[in-house]
Amino acid sequence: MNDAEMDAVFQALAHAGRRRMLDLIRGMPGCNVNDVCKYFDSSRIAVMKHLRVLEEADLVISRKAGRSRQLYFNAVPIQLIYDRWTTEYSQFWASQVTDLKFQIEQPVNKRANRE
Amino acid sequence: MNDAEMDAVFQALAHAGRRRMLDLIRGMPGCNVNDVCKYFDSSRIAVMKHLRVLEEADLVISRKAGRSRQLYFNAVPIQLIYDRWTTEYSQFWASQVTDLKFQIEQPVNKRANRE
DNA sequence: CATTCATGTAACAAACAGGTTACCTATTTG
DNA sequence: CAAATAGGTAACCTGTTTGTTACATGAATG
Repeated sequence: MNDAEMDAVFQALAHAGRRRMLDLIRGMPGCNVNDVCKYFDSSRIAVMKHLRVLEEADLVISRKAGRSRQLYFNAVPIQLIYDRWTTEYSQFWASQVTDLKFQIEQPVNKRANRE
Repeated sequence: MNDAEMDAVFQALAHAGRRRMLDLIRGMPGCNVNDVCKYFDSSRIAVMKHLRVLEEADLVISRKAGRSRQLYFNAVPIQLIYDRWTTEYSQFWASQVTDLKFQIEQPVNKRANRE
């Protein structure tokens, strides 16, 4: 997964409404745009734009079925990010490292810094 | 972690340059702004703005040391997201579910859909 | 103490995000 | 077929992002 694709996935996830849409679509695979719209106050067009963002990030896959569009959640991009980050940043996910104390409690104190 | 905080973390990660800055800071904890700038073509101000985004997402912590600012990577937000998503979306991370075949190869076929 | 160094602020510009309304297209279905 | 239904496009508006240059501040240092 290259930078642009990763950008797209994180960007897509950087919106609570879109994350909720992912929830919904995962929970009712094959649902259509209007089904999703029922759960949101904003206009259908706004929802469609969000769905497009999710689809361009490959987090949602859709297939036309008559006049309707069936929506499916796709976990692959999230898995790819997980795989990459667990190898490249393996400490990120190791719980002892995430304890803030291990991160910052002993500052580097490069030169002077007397207080 | 609430929606807004999660938004901030994903938004911060949705930029290849910022992800690279995280790499750098994780690799040289306690480095300062100029150290980071050396690795980027854009202006120092641009880098500073990115660092601010990372800091507001709590992915970077900084402490003033004289005229310099020491930067530290903080994995806590990523861990929190991981924890939440592994419980809330546990299938996301289970490898067999991420195989696209399991997701979409047998469409729902709600009503007619003859081809 | 004057200068350099590291950082920070202000003001601006271009591009993008996220939303709207109005209108159009295609498919069911009575 | 007429009308309702599901979806899609176009144009527009507003606020945010992402970058710039110019200037200011505060700490080290010769």
